[in-house]
Amino acid sequence: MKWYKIDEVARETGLTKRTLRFYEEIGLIKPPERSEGKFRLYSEEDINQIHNVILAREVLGFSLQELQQFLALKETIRKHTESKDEIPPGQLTEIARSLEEQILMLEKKINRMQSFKNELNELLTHLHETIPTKEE
Amino acid sequence: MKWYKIDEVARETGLTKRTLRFYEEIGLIKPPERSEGKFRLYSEEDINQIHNVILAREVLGFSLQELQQFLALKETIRKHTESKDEIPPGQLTEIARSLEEQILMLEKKINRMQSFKNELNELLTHLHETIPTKEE
DNA sequence: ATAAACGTTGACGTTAACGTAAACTTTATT
DNA sequence: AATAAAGTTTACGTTAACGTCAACGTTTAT
Repeated sequence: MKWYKIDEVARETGLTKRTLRFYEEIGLIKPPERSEGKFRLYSEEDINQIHNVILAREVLGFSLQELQQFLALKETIRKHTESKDEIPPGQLTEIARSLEEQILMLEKKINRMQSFKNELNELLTHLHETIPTKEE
Repeated sequence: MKWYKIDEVARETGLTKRTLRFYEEIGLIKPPERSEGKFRLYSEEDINQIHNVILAREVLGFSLQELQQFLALKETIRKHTESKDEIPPGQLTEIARSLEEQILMLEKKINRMQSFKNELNELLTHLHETIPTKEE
């Protein structure tokens, strides 16, 4: 198994070393292994998880706190569907409801962005009409 | 013409009075009229502009600085298309390019959100399959 | 084995985007 | 006319999300 030190991970993910430590500190990413001394050693899976966090952060536009909640939700579901974890059906429906809520939120955002984009496109069209063409 | 004081505008827009003054201070919204004393008096158009700012902020997820740039761009275009302002064609194409860039950015974001949403939907489907139905 | 390079943990600094409180003025109400 | 209610500016406070620096320990390279 190959291990990566923090600087490699930083360059790979585009985060800074500080941010990696910070995200670990607030529980956004799980603490990686350590060398005999104290060096952080990240596995490929760790790095994948970090990429997921980054993706979710960029896409959702949440605060890190909200992001934590969301990732915790996903983790719960992942563990459950891998049957590593049994969840009482009452909580399960609650979790499903939570997830549906997030999806609806996303859909709303997407729709708003789409209509905003459409407006901008109209603006652009009008603008192009006012630009004189090269042919005379 | 009807004028609105800051508190009404705050309740109407959902911003706080502080935020209204702050946005004015940093030039995100234009300074409204004033009463003979010093009270801010907003017109309906002012309020509309504020709503636009809020929409752009929510949809674009920009910092207020970036938002300023963007709104300035839109203003330039608006003034131009209303022919209140003549712009040399060189700058015009530059402006158009800027706008196209923003649109592409939006499109990218939308696509990412869409595929993220799709993932969540799959997750939800799998989750529902593990929930026992009411019939036995 | 010793220096250079890299890592670690504090801890204080910074920036954006407001919140909050004070001291004062203007408008509305009785 | 006087008091309350709402507004004004000024200025300091706060929170999130890191940046930066110091003092020190660990690996790697020579």
